[in-house]
Amino acid sequence: MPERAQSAQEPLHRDEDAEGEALRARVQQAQRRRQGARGLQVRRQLGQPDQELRARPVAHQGSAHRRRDRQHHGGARRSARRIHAGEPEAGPMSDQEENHLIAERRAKLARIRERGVAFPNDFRRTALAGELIAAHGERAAEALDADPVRVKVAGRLRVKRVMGKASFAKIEDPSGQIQIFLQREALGDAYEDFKGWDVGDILGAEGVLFRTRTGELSVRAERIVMLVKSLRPLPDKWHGIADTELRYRQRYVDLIMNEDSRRVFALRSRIVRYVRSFLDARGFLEVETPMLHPIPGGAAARPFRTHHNALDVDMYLRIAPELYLKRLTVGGFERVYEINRNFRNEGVSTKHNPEFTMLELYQAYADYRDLMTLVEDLVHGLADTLLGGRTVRYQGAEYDFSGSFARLTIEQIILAHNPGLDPARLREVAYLRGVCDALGIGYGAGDGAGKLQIEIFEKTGEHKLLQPTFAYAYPTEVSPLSRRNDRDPFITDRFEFFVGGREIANGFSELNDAEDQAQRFRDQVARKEAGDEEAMYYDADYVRALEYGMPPTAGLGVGIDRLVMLLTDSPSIRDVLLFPHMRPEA
RNA sequence: GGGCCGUUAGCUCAGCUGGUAGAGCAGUUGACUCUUAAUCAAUUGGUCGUAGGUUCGAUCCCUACACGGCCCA
Repeated sequence: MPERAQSAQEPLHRDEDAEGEALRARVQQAQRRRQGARGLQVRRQLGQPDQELRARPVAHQGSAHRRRDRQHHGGARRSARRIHAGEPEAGPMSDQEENHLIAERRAKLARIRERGVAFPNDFRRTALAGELIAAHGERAAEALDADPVRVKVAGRLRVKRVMGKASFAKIEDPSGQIQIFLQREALGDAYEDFKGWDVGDILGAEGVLFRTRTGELSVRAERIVMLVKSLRPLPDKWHGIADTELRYRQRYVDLIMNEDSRRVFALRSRIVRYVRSFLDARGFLEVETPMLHPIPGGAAARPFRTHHNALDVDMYLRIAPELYLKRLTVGGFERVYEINRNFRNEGVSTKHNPEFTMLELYQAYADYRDLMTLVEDLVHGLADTLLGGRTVRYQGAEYDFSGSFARLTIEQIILAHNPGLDPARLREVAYLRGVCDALGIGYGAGDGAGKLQIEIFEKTGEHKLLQPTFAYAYPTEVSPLSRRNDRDPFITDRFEFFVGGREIANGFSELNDAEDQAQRFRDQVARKEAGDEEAMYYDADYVRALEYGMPPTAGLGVGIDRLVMLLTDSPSIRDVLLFPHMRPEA
């Protein structure tokens, strides 16, 4: 189907592939621009016990809460004062009225109101700017004049240059910008109105395409309409919005100003869509499981707590969907996945947001090695489809995603990065404690060899796993939901996938021995009673489900935000979340 | 939790050794019928993050706090 004919009628539903082509080119351009940007080491928060996510000391949490509480009280007092003063809640805030720029625009809006409908919704555009440029941008001026193309375009005013009786403007819509040429002669009184309009207003223009003397494709306006008066001035047109805090708090301004930012979120959407189509094609069923859990499970993390009033029971926002998804495999849904939010009541950083998006999938009659292959296929497909190649540039580094990825055991990685260690003593607690002491790693009295190994791995090896790598054979001690290895009970059939020293995915053959699972829950409860706030609860119904028999199954968790960071060359998780968590404004 | 840095006009930023603040853009007024960060002339706009302290005097020095950034845990 001729894509332009279609898009002229449905301007908002454009052809995916054409968009993808352009997107890919621009992403590559952006990546080149960012070459040399500072690299970062990022730690990961995913799935099973991630030792980096140890709870901070209670004292820290307490003081943080106290600080927030004080602030809340302050805020409550302020807003109470406003209400008691009798100001309507919809009324302008005082700082707005004190700003003469906003006052000026309010006065303009008031004049528009006096003259009729101030916010009309009957202007219908017939074309998008970018499509007009694509379709007519190369045509000669004479050809355009000989065969006039009449268009109606609409968008936000981004550039305004008034030169007496003629003016140039640029409006922007989701596809790009197009120039409008306005003349007093053609527009009459409307031209005088236009001279008072502001950058940021949303307007419509109808006219004929032509080429200016400098050759720029433009619309010669025969009619212009103010559609929305913008009351707040946009940031500096040249420098844009540089304040990162403002970019996150007022994402709408960021999206108006920064094409790069729009591109990241468009690409995020395409990544998620690709993941869905990839799994759908393999016979996976997408499901939705509860976000409100009576018992938080499936990961080692501190949960958010809430309360169900009618039932008068405490509930938790989920920290992982794992145990519910595995109940479904018991029920016979042998391939299921869910892409949804998890919540963890922990710190906020460039790598952590309290709510984040995770893909979890479960595949019966498969093991962790099948999932490593699945990850390779998925990542290959994402790179090929969305980046146009298997070289991923991230913060100045290049990662090679072609072929299959390295597979190394945890012990191999430890030995590779700690050449002095004795391979024969890697499972001796006393020996490992000595290693930890030498490396400045703290440990608890109850930490076994597995826990100590992981601490050493995370301190010395993890951040060096730059090229795509599967680290596997995780100790059983730190993998309470993973299936024990048949030949070596010290380890489980579990892997994590790293790129750039960051954990992207975590997968394992599932523990489907109900009695083993019950014992591991009991161990977790013991740890919790000993003060480990991240230790898991005993989930009796989950054990009961396993007692009915869960088929041999493998499961995988993929941190979508981290995957998007990698594929969009974004240094902070806040760059890939439309509305990242922020402290309340002061 | 710790360290370092930042917070000045709507935006981007200057502001020296402490003497009550400036530029560009935006806005306003005027000129201008092919501009490209349009140009030219004039001009409005500030509780210098908040609260204390030192000082005759604080944007500047000190303390605490708030928010943000980077690094470390």
